Amino acid sequence: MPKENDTPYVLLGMMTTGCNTGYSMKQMIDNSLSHFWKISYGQIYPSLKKLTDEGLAVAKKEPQKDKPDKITYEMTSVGREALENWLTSPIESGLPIQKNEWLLKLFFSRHEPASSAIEKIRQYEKQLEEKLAIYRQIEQNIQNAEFRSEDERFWLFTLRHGFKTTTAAIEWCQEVTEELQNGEE
Amino acid sequence: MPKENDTPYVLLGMMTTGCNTGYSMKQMIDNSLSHFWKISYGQIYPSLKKLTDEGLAVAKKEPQKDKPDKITYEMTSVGREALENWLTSPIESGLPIQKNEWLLKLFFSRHEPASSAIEKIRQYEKQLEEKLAIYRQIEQNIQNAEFRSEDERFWLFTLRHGFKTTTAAIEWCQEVTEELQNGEE
DNA sequence: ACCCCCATGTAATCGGTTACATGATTCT
DNA sequence: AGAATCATGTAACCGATTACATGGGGGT
Repeated sequence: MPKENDTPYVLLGMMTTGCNTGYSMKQMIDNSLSHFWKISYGQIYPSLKKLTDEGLAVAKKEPQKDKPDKITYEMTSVGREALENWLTSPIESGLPIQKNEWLLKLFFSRHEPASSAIEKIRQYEKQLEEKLAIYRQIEQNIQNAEFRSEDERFWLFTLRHGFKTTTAAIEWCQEVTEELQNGEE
Repeated sequence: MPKENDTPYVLLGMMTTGCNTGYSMKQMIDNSLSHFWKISYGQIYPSLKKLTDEGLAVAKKEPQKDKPDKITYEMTSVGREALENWLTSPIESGLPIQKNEWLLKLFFSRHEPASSAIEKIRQYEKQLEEKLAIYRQIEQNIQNAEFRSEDERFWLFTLRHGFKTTTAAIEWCQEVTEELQNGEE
């Protein structure tokens, strides 16, 4: 069976959080879901159109005086049903195999100088640290929000997943760096 | 700039490990690199052909009496140079954003019953445990191999990355499950 | 002037999966 | 007779990225 496409459901989900334009959905995904999801305008706009055509959402043109016109989307009852259906349906596809270019290169590291491998892991670690900093920022944003969202609890859960796995990866970097350096001299 | 395609380099790398047919490359990737890479025949065979056309590898037809004919590939000196070049070149693309359908659904879990969310996390945990079991199997395979490979050290490094991050994710499952159950009654 | 933010959209292309086709050998 | 493993390949399709196009408003 062909794998399901999650994109329309993400967009429906976004509508429940107050994001109602393609632009703001992209923003929020980049900001608050970036630790486990990403999307591009090339998917968003055609997908929103399709959702409208199929009656899962309704579009409304809203002229703004100081900013360009925008199109707001709202979920219909049919859309809500589809979202809930998707949420409670089982995930058949197993675990996501996260392609990791850093590990890929390390796998073949016998064919490069040790210093090069060590430097690569240092860079990897640096990127992981930056990721952690972003997570802390997201956490602040959620907790300092004026309006307590009912979603908040779940958002913080997913964030913690990011914290834990990223921290574990950083620990790995430190261990491996040390072992590589011991083997170098 | 368009993102680089790693597939040909993976295949060149495979050739250095003794895998010299498309079939065996796929097998090894599924077995020993599955924690950070995957590939399909639809990529492998056209890619091997292209590598041959460009002079990075040479193909040789080898008839076998008891098994179907196979085509073995060997890296040329040009290929080796390309591989080493790729290995030492910087990774510009930052960190891989691993799409995670489980976290995606949890993010919107306000719209489903708590029991459904708990069940989903239990399933996620189960899959992570299975993954750990596979890693242990891979570890055994590497350590029990008759011929000590010079690659071994690096292979075990990448495996440890899998262990650490997967274990962290399992811990997260346990924490979150508990908190969801407390909030349920 | 220039750049950034807002805002929507499309076309070309790419990387990758899935399904299909073929066919020999070995094991049950 | 049928299933499993070995072995190679192609065509259709899809999800997604990238680059491009447009255009108003605000800040330096």
